[in-house]
Amino acid sequence: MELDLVDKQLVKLLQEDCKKTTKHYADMLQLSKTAVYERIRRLERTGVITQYVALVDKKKLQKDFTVLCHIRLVQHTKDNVLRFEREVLKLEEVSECFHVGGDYDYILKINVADMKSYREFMLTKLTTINNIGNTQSSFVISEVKNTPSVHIG
Amino acid sequence: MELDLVDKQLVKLLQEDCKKTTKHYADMLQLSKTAVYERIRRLERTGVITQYVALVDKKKLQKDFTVLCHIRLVQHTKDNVLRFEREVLKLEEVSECFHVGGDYDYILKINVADMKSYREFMLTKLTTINNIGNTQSSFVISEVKNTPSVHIG
DNA sequence: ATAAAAATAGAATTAATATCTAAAATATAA
DNA sequence: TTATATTTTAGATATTAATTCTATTTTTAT
Repeated sequence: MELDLVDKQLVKLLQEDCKKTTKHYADMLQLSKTAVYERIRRLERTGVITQYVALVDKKKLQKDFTVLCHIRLVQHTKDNVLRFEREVLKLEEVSECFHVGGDYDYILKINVADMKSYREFMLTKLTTINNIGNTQSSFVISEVKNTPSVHIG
Repeated sequence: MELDLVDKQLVKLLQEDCKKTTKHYADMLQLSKTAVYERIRRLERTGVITQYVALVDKKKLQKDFTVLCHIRLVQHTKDNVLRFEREVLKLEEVSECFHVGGDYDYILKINVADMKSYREFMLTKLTTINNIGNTQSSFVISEVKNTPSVHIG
């Protein structure tokens, strides 16, 4: 599917705020409500837009302590890799998980309340997963964001 | 503000899909439309919910190539740090930026089309920012996600 | 136990989405 | 180029959902 300039502008608007009225986007883009409505439907139908979600204030939910945890596996057989990924996804503290090349095998973004919770998470959850070699925790001092944020699904 | 169990369930539902009708959430939670409506308003008003956004398919937007780029600064004075952060935020390829402790100073999540674009990004954009020491790029082989995703704002 | 405050349900209103029809713009084929 | 088909758009209408309102219930504090 080919996105024209208007589509791209519309996607960007929806990435910043998806709850405005169709008329609002229509005014921004100098189009009629129907035109915008149909474009949005098409973006959904063709899978460009995958989800509409609420974003929350980490601090308010006591998940303000972020760590980027680098993980090396011991063995890299397919079975081991798949089992690791399956186990990791069960942990609600893991908000992102990347299988990467280079120094480490995985980089996880962990969100918890504080250092104490992180220690607890490491000892009772993460390190109980088999096949983890060593880990290196990069503690997040601050998250640098632009406003309004454009989130990549 | 204190969140009760129903609030937490509601937040989770909204983090998975914020475009269902109030009635839908009401049915899920065994409450009336008004009850859910007022709870959502309160979550917004008190800043628990910060944003409603559309998530997009990276592949469809040709931003399917993800790199976690680790960066060391040369100097760590306040001015240098602030300037670096300001410059980094101007780059649309940077979808997340964390100031971290440990081995490196910053970890950036970069989204571009392919390796060629990444090279171009590094040469013509990132490394033109002053005060960058060295970088280490962790190329993402795959992103491990649970469905439906609960995204942390 | 009682009063005050907060939360909830259900009805009424307002406003938005979704649908329909026709017109305009764009692309396609002769 | 001209005619035809396809897509996109605008405007009107119908449908559905959000919002507001009032009364009732539940919770909280005294």
